[in-house]
Amino acid sequence: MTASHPAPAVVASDLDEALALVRERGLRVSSARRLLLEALFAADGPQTADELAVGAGGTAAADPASVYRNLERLEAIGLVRHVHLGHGPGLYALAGSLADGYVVCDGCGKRKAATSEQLEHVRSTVREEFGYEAAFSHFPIVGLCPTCAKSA
Amino acid sequence: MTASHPAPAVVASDLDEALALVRERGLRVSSARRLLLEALFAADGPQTADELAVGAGGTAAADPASVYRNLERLEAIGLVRHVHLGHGPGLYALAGSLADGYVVCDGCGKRKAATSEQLEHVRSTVREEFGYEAAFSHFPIVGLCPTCAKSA
DNA sequence: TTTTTTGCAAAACCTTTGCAGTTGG
DNA sequence: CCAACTGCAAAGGTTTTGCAAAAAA
Repeated sequence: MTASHPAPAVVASDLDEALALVRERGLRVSSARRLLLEALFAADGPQTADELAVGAGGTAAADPASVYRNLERLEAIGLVRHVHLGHGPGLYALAGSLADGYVVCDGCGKRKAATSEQLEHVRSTVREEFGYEAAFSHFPIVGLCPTCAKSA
Repeated sequence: MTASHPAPAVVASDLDEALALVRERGLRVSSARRLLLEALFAADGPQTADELAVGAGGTAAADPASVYRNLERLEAIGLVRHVHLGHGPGLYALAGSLADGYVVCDGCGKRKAATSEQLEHVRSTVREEFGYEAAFSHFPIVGLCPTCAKSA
């Protein structure tokens, strides 16, 4: 899994829309899948597979294996994306709710979602310097926040 | 291990200098440590712990546990750094030999070391937009290379 | 001798895979 | 009914930890 850029993002504004999309792509609406999507809609920010397995209510919603398989399938149809904001497990979210990019402080761990406008400037600089179309949605911009930069 | 920005980089231009530094910091020069440093000096680009455990010659140089412990200690004194250039194991290198940053194509996986001058511009844009002192030495800049961008 | 470091073994952690049974359409 | 999907169990790959033996200073 060295290189696999994401499927085009698909935005579903509510559960029903998401389920319709699932069906439209030939996938079935199983209870595990529905619970996973509910957890994703309920989530505030990207979650680990483990957190999503527990679900919105406190009780285990599905087996981890199914959660991973479903996240993979939903990611393949563009409904879900995952990010790596540091060491530790990947974080999953609905593609439509995921920020365009993240900035993480290497000192205190604080993370912030970036706006598209902010990223636009960075992307354009990267384009000039490297000719690459940069995306900070999968790996964040890592650096020191103003506070931590002062201490260093 | 959510946030731990690297120790100030220390540059050792050869093995003896590195060993002197190890002693200076109160660490001992054990055979496992020496072999690890030899492997690091012999390496062309960042290596996995596994590759370093095998060492420059083909025969196992040290136990994986010792390799990880030593990488951690050498990283703590600034001699070694590690990067994550995608999914998969971390990659380790002498701090002095590690590029200031990397650019990785999300389409074809191609990776390139960036020059400090190139990064300077990106960093400065990040500074303006976010106030952060960005470092692309731990996580790369991910994007699509010109070729892959055309296909997309 | 004293403290660090090692190798081995075991476990932790995140994720994937195989399989037989269940379920959605 | 049939393909898709599930849970369980087991394994995979990377990294960490405990501990008694070995080695550096």
